Amino acid sequence: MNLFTDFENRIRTVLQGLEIVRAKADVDFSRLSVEPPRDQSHGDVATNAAMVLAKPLGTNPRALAELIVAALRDDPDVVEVSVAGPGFINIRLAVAYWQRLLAAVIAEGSAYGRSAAGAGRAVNVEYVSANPTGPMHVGHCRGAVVGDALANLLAFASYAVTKEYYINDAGSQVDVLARSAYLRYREALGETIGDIPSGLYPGDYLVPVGEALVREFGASLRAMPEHAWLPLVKDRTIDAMMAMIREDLAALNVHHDVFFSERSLHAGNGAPIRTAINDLTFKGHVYKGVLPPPKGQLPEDWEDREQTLFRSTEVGDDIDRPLIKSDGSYTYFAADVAYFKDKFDRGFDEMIYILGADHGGYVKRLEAVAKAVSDGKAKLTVLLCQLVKLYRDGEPVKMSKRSGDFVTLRDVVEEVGRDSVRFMMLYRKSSEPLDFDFAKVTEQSKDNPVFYVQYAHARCMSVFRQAAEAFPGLDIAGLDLVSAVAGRISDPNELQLVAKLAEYPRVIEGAALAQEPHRIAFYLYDLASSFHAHWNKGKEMPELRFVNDKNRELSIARLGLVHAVASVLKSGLAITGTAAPDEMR
RNA sequence: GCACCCGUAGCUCAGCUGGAUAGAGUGUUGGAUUCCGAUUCCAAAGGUCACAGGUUCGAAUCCUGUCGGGUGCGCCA
Repeated sequence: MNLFTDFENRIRTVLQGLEIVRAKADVDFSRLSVEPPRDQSHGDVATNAAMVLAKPLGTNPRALAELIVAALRDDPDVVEVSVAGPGFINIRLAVAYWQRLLAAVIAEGSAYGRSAAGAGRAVNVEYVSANPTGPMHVGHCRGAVVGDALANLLAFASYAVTKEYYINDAGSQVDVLARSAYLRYREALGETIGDIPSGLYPGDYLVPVGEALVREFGASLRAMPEHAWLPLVKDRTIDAMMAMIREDLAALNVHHDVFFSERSLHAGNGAPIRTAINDLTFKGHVYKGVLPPPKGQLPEDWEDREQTLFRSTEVGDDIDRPLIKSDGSYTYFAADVAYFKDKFDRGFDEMIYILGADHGGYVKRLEAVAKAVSDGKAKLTVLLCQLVKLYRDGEPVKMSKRSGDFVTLRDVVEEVGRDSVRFMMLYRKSSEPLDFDFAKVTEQSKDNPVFYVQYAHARCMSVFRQAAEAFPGLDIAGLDLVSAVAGRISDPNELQLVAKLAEYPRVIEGAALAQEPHRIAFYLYDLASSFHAHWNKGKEMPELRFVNDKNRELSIARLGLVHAVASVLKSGLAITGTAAPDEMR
């Protein structure tokens, strides 16, 4: 049950009953909206109907509003309705309506808040896609969490979501990786390798890979030339790196459905890439030519070279992009074209890419690919996540990749916990830079939003424990909370909490359509805040406390309210991918 | 030089794709408090939404320009 869509329907019905509307053939209701009023003193729901429709109906907002108001007065769920400001219609709802809504929240359980907005459309969310050359570091963290939470959110809004990881396992950097592992292999055979030469990966996470190579091949690789051992070592090393990355992701509670290998696009002499380029060529998007040098300062070693180019400027890009290098091999971008085509051929209506802010320059060419490959049929959106700055007690944490002195994702998760990392990564719009302070995130106080929200859930559970003590023999699990609520939840303070619960479906839908999972985190904080506030009122007004051992019926009804709050908290926390603990002692 | 992201209270940030008198938290100030599990509660002060134009019933939100901060800019992946 969604309060706002419910009333939108009622208002549409009212409008369609008006003579002034009937007189017109078809009236556009698309801009009509029903929303919570900015100020609670205005009412419970507000609509802009009169302002939006006055002009098309050839009347003025106030006059139209009066017609709508007159009709709404007949609605038994409406106790007060008025026109305000330039033509807003403010509605105050009957207590019985709130009670029905609360009962619906309880009855719908974990399905409450679900939206049909996605209508089963197939969406591919690609995120993380870190290079398989080492463990994941904190930089990957934000994209991982944002992508994962967005996938959860879209699934809750009825999209058919596939969570995907693109493995960059082709190209020269994985060759470098293989050579680095080969060095560790020689080390494992007992050779002294000394310092790792610059240009190779120095991390000791490759040591066990070297040892495993010895177990599998003995000394046999030593006798081979590089072109013979390289593919063997590369395969094993990439597999080992991906196993490590999957473990890192699992520690963050991130699980992909599909791991797509870039190498598979190069298989069969690059058949998939060739097909994709042929496809574009057929559509007239490809030509051979020379790119102009970049404006500004000219690179020292600039040379004009003829390449096979994608005419992306015709589909919105700033400059045409090379597909085939001057030496005849495919560019990374060519593989990306083939990858997009693969996704499109798999039937996705929409592809979402979660990228770091440093890939901002890549957005336009990806959008160009989408337009050209799908003839504008598939939607592609890129979400750029800004950087995360790490702090320890207010001091920035210095990281240098050169010395291998960077904080891994695993380090962070182990130090502050998966829930805290996830929630904090979502407690900021992804287009804003984020400060992540170890001290704050581990703090158990109201200053820490993770704790604040989880604590609200734990507190709800605590109410049930108290009820069990206050009423020995009460069958908590077997309570009929849906019917207990009717007629008993009526205090304005309680209804305010119900009103907050009523916003949940609207928040879900808005966040899903805007692809902004952070809104869920903020809503949860807001809901937790309302709950804590209500709890605190019980200090001065004991009659508001949930458990009242003098009034069993009322207590049970209030358990219904508490249950509903807990249920929504749990639902929202599940979208963020964090736990809803029963206690936090 | 060009493109993209950002600029909102002293600080950290929301602002529901154009709605009403722009909101939280923190900090400041002034009160309350033998408390159902958090060093708690209430209240006040605090704003030219970077700046200047434009679009309309209405703009923090959309368009143009300027200023300031960040990121990226052939055959690397």
